Amino acid sequence: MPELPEVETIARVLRDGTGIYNTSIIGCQITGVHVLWARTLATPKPKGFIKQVIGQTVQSLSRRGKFLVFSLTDYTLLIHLRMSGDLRVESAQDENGKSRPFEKHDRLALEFNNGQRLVFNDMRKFGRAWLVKDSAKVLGGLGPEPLDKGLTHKIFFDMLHSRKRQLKPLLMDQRFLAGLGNIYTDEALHLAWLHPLALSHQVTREASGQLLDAIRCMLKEGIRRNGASIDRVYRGGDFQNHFRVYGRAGSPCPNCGTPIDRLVVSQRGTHICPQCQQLD
DNA sequence: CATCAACCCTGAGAGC
DNA sequence: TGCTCTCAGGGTTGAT
Repeated sequence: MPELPEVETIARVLRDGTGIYNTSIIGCQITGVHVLWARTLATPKPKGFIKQVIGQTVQSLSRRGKFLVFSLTDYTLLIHLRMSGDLRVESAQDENGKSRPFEKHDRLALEFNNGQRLVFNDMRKFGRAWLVKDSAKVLGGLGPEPLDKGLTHKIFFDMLHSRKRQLKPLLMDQRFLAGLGNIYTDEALHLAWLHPLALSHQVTREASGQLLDAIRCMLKEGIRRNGASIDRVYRGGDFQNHFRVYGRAGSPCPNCGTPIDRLVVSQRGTHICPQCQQLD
């Protein structure tokens, strides 16, 4: 469920030490590891992961698509939160100086030399972590960043026309564009007045530009509101209270008041205004 | 290349 | 109360 704005929010909080944790992890050296659920590690296996990651210092933290990218001294640590994953920073010890017990669904923890630890909590166990020398092995197939200024209206139009696919599954395909998930795709398509089943190669130049603008508008608003807090994962954001269509079946469209419809598109719950988003 | 379904998981909510 | 069933969803994989 975390999409680009939620992942961006987490990256900023962990990097800048603002928000709910008030501590940056940049410059911290990893002194210990707890692998609480082995399959969280996509690569390498727990033994190798622990051996390689201990002693590494966090040099920087960024985001690529929905991946968190931790640049370490000699490796790159990549984390994908998938559906229900979340990261938190806390003191490794409680008030009595004893090791702080882990919480339900904690899967992986990295302890730092300043007494803090980074904990990966993931109820549904879909999230994964990679420790690699070359991040391109994992990130290489991703499409462009939607907020990258280098992605021009012309390039985006050509991207749409080089495929013949329904808009919604295409926009959610991370090889096409990196960062959109179910929520922001529904929101952007509604803002652009486009139907999720419209075909990519039939989108006009004007509508293509409106779609790219709408995607950027929704992502920026999500980031400005610190992301959405849904699926029982609270990250401090409030974008969930400002959805146009997502999760609002039966409620009035913010444009025209027509009740929002819910349909299923490529196995995903999909929300549209049947008046504003017509299939022609 | 595009489409579709199954799979991985857990917990909430519905129905009985 | 407590059981069973259904659903949600990102990404991967394999079949068509």
